[in-house]
Amino acid sequence: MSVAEAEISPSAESAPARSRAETRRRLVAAATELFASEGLHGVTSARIARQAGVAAGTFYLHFPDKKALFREIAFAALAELRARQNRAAQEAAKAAGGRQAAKAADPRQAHDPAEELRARTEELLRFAEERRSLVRVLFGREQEASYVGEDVLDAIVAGIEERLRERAAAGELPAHIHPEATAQAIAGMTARVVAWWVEDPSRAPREQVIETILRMHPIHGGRARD
Amino acid sequence: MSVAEAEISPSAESAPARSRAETRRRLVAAATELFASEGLHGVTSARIARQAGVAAGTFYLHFPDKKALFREIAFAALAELRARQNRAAQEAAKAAGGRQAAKAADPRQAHDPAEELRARTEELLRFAEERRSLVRVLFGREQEASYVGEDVLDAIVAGIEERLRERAAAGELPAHIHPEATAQAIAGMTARVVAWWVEDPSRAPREQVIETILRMHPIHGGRARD
Amino acid sequence: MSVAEAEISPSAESAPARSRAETRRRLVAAATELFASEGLHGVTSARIARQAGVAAGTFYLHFPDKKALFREIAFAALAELRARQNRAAQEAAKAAGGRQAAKAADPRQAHDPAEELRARTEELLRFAEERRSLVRVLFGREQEASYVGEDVLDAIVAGIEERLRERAAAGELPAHIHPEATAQAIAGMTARVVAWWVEDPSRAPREQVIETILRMHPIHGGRARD
Amino acid sequence: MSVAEAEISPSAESAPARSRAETRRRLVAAATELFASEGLHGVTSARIARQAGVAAGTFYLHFPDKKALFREIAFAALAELRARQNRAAQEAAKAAGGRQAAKAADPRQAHDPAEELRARTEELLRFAEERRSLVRVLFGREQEASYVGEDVLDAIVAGIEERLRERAAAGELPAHIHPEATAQAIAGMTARVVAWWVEDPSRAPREQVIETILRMHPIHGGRARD
DNA sequence: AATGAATGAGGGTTCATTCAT
DNA sequence: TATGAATGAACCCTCATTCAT
Repeated sequence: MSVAEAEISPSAESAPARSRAETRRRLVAAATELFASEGLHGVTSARIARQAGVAAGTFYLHFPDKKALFREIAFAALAELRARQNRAAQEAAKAAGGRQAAKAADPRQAHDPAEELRARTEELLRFAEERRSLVRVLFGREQEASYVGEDVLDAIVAGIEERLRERAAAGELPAHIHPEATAQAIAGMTARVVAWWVEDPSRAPREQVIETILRMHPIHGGRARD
Repeated sequence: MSVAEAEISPSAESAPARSRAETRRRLVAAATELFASEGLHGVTSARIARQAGVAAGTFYLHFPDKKALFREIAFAALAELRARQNRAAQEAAKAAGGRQAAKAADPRQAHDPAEELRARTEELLRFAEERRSLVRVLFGREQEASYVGEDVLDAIVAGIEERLRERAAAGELPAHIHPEATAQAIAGMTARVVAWWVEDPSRAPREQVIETILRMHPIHGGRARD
Repeated sequence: MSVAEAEISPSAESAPARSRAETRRRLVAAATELFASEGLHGVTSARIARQAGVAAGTFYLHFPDKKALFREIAFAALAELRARQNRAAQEAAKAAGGRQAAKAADPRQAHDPAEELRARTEELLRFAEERRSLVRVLFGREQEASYVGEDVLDAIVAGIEERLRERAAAGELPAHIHPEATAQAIAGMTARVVAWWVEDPSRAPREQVIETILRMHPIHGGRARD
Repeated sequence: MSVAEAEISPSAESAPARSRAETRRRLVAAATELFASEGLHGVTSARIARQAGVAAGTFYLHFPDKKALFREIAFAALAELRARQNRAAQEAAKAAGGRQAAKAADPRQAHDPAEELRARTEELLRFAEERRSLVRVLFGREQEASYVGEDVLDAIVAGIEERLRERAAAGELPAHIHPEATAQAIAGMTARVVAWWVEDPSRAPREQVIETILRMHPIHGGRARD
């Protein structure tokens, strides 16, 4: 490595480590594309390796098997999505807080669930646009993550259910709602719509997709009609 | 087949024909159970044959391949479900018509979309209870029907979309609704909730599952809140 | 199958069964030759199949894996060897009994351990001559049966030990002998000599090999010198 | 290697050389343990390297391949065993010579084959106790040395045969003995008993193992009974 | 129409060995 | 000299599908 390069990236890993990380990245990238378009079963580890420009055996230097890579991609995607949604929700709260501050001093009121939900949903759609392949792996029709022991949607459901319970506890939802069933319903609805839209975003304007989701969502739908 | 054998069982439906239909039925039954519990990929054609009590080769006398059998089971299930839902909807309309008839003579008014939707949803849940394996094939997490070229959910979506458009044309829905996106959302929601519930019906009382679906559904949810 | 054929072999298996058995036999025969000359590790299941004139996958219709076939061959060989040795021992006893009968009426005396041992050893060498490949699998230098979970020699040792204990109980062996260690010694000695001789029987006349074994064997060696 | 580094450790044996020898030693030690417990085939070169605390590629800077290392370990063990046995034999001869000297002046008589054999066998068992792993590599059930082109036991046989011929020439053995076959028998017997005992030395007291070997051995057994 | 043995392409995975750093 | 990532041939095994009986 030249001095110039070293200066450019002073935090660079050692040369072999960089190479290893690079290979891993290539494998992940190749696998993401392939999984997105052909699903877990439609893809062989050898093909991922070839697509990544490495030998078949190299795959197994980086991942114990195909499922593990799938799982890794899916859960990394989920983590990224969540982080973005949380950030978006916080920013929405901040913005609303600013507005609210003018009307009322109570910071509790600053938190509007419907606003948060809208922010989250908008971020989801942005994520879907920017990371089409990732979203197809997450929500793809095959939803093959379930073959992988853990279902990505299960994780999503858990998050939704938690927020539902918070709202319910805050009295912001009809008491007779069944949180688990409702969380399943929301997850299924959202995944399907997003998967459908991502397949061809010209099918509907993004804003309409957002409205479709929000209208059916108990939190937003409920508030909107109140 | 020798004449002698044919003479032994001189039923109207000739013996071989009966036997053939019976073999087919056994294969379908065996495959339904296996697909429901282990999915398309988790089951081999040989295992289906063994479970059905026939030889491995016999499978291919009845179905071109494993996917074709899966498809057949899935779409037959869908057809049965639809027939039951349509019948339930008609009966609900008749019952309502009887009541209405006392108040108003206009038979058009007899048709209440929310009533129909409830009847359809109730029938779906009954079907799920009675035909667990079939429903798991239809809505199972793997949703492997998509491997099969046609997606069962796509067919469901089409049906939902059609009814949505009818409602929209009748002015019974907000004009700005996006029928296709909404149909996807409804299908995704319903499939996921039913799959979740069927996995273990003690997870929620049937009535609550129905309410969960109805509350989010644009037709019912809309009316209910009006 | 024609009537004529049926008459010729009335106990014949059904046609497919016969074919299956024949395939199995070919696989066993091919594997025996290959294992004998190249050992368990030196041979692949595909090569066995090719040598047997069948497709690679056919192997697995008949044996769960390569080791299982090896085990089967080894233990079948051992069973055959034992049967032959037992028969030889009985015949020797009968012959001796005839002679003894002239001298003494006591049939107990008819049993001479040294005679029996000689008969067994002679039969072992005959078996080795006739079934060279089998013996090389049994006693071959690789002695790979141990990879297979059970050691053929362990089984042999067990048999030897049992006979040693009988002799010891009958007071025909020095009391201070250690049956298990001695059985190991006998097995190791015999296996090695036979493996060596079978590799090239011109290395020593069969009679000398027998004498070598007998001379060292506690039963024969001991008695012979008394 | 820069001059600077060489200057840092200016020992007689240059630093890299010392390091190299040490690396080699570590590899040999790691391999001995692993081969002893899991056999040649049960161990990968990468695992040996890891166990030795070096990189996978380093293995091949020291040995052409895995078999070569196995061979080296086995034949080094054999050399050590032989040296110890020879020393033990000489010391036994000296001790006996001292006693004999009192009775007879003839130093030839000082050499008692049975005494020598006992001394050798005792030393073998001591070696087995002290160097269990080595002995398991030498005599282990798999006797994988044969995969390595040369059989360790063949080398042992050669030594035994040579001594047998000396005894035979000295008229100390029955003339009709077959030296090669007998050497094979002794080697097979000894290897098996020692391998069995070393696996779990509580199986028999060492003295009994020695007696088992000696009793069957033509030299000792023969003399003992004369 | 049914049988079931056979096929063989292909998948996942391992590992001895190489080689750029 | 040591490193360790990469290679790729080879292996074991599965299973959808065929076909002679």
